[in-house]
This record gives sequence, C-alpha cells and structure tokens, in this order.
Amino acid sequence: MPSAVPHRDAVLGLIRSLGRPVSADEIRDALRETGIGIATVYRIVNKAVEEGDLAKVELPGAPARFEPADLPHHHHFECDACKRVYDVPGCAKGVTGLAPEGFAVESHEIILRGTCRECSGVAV
Amino acid sequence: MPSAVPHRDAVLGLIRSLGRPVSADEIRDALRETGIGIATVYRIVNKAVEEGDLAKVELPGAPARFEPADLPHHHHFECDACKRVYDVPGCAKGVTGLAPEGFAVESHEIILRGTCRECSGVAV
DNA sequence: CCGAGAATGAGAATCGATTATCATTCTCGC
DNA sequence: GCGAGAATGATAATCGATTCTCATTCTCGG
Repeated sequence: MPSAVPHRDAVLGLIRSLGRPVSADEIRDALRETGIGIATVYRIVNKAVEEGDLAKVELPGAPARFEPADLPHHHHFECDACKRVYDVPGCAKGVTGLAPEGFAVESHEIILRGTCRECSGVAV
Repeated sequence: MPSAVPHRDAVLGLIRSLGRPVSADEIRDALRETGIGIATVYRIVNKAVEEGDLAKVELPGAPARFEPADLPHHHHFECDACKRVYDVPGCAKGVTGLAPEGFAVESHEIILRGTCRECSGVAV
C-alpha cells in the first residue's frame, strides 16, 4: 500500500472512473473491501470540495453526490428505477431568458428524469 | 367564521393568492394569527396533494413547497438572498433532447438561481 | 525502534423536516 | 343543550443524512 493517503486516492479515483456523480454511500459500498468507514468518506469528499477538487451535486430528496470539479458545463439525469444520477453534456438554449423581468439569474440547473439506458434494457 | 373546514380554506387560499410555491413553515407564519399548528399545515397540504389539489415542489436542500396543481407547465427560480421560490412561466427548447442515446426522458425540471426582483432593489 | 501527529472506524450525536401521539376542542345533527 | 366523531395543537418521536467523539491505528522522521 504505497500512497500517502490511500483512502483519498481510492475515493477520488473511484469518482473519476465512474464518470457520474456518486453519493457517500455508493462510495463506501464500492470500496467495501477496504473497510473504509462512512465518516472517512465524508471527511474526504468534504475536504476535496473545499479544496476545489470535487463538486457537490444536490438533487431533491436524494443524498448529496460528488463529481470532479473540472467538468465542463453539463446537467443531470436521475433514473427513476435505479436512482443513479448521470451527467448529460450540453445545455438548452434560452434557459436563463425564462426569468421574469427584474430577476437576475446567476446559475441554473436542469434535471432530467426517466429511465436510464441500463434500466431500459432490463425486463422486470 | 363560516366554512366547514376553515383551516383548509385558509391554507389553500393563501397558496393560491401568493402565486408562488410556499413551504409549511411559510404557511404557518403567514397564518400565525389563526394559531394554526405545523402539524395541521402538513395534514392539510398532504391531503390536498393526495387529492390532486396541490403539487409538491421539491428543491435541493430546502423544505418541500406547495403550489396549486392546475398550473400550466413552468419552472422555478430560487432567490439566493431571501430563499423564496418563484414560478417562471414557459420552458426552454430542446431540454429533453439533451439526454444521451438510450435514456428515456419522462420529465424534467429547470431551476434558476440568483436574486429576485424584490431583493435586487434592496440595498444591503 | 520511538514518539508526535495525522488518519481512521464505530457508533453516538445532531440536524432539519416531517409524522405520530394524544388529550382537548370544535362541529353538527338531533 | 348533548354526544359522537372529526379536527386541532403541543410536543414527542422518527427519519435519513451528515457530523462529532474518541479510543485505536498508522505513518514517518529521527
């Protein structure tokens, strides 16, 4: 076990390799064999967010997810079946133009919901 | 005080008159003088949601809000300053087209954030 | 090999939102 | 005016997510 901070590397590596925002629970489960505790997962991702390495993705009614902070502008897709969240590249035109007169839009978020590719192909 | 269910009417009336999604706390505060309790507010809005009279609006990191269920398709604006949530009419084109191949989009949500009209006009 | 300081894990504690409990109050038909 | 049943409010309980605590373990320079 080389690395100076093995858990941190394992967590950030996992997040980068999955290519979608993952929750603390998902991280803990994926690294189950290392015996990592949920407190450590939170410690690592919180610090990484502070340091600008990770971005926190919050969706209604779901635990926070984490993804690399250097991704280009994108949005999210939440699967109704498996509850996983995926990145969707790009953005819709005219989004910020929707706001009524007098409202200053500083950021926006688009959340798509439905069935992901994996769940679509699987019979019940 | 006529009505058979005064609190229900007061709550639904308030929601309709404000024209924006309101949380249980906001409802209780607005109806403070009637002495309504938070439990009653939740009982009323939950039943109204079940009965199809209200829709629940959930935004990340905020308590659920409620608005009339019969509004046309629209989205929401959350003010960073006052935390109030407003309806924004209309929708952006091409939203559902963002999803990658194989993902079936069944609904979507757009959340704008920034400063609302009221907060924009007010100095710190 | 040794000790200081950082990191860890298990579980308790906390937090905000929501729901359950239960004694009291109110409504209405009679 | 009376009683059954619904509604209410205060508060305790719950829930899931997250953070805190603390004893233990690990890392490393010396």
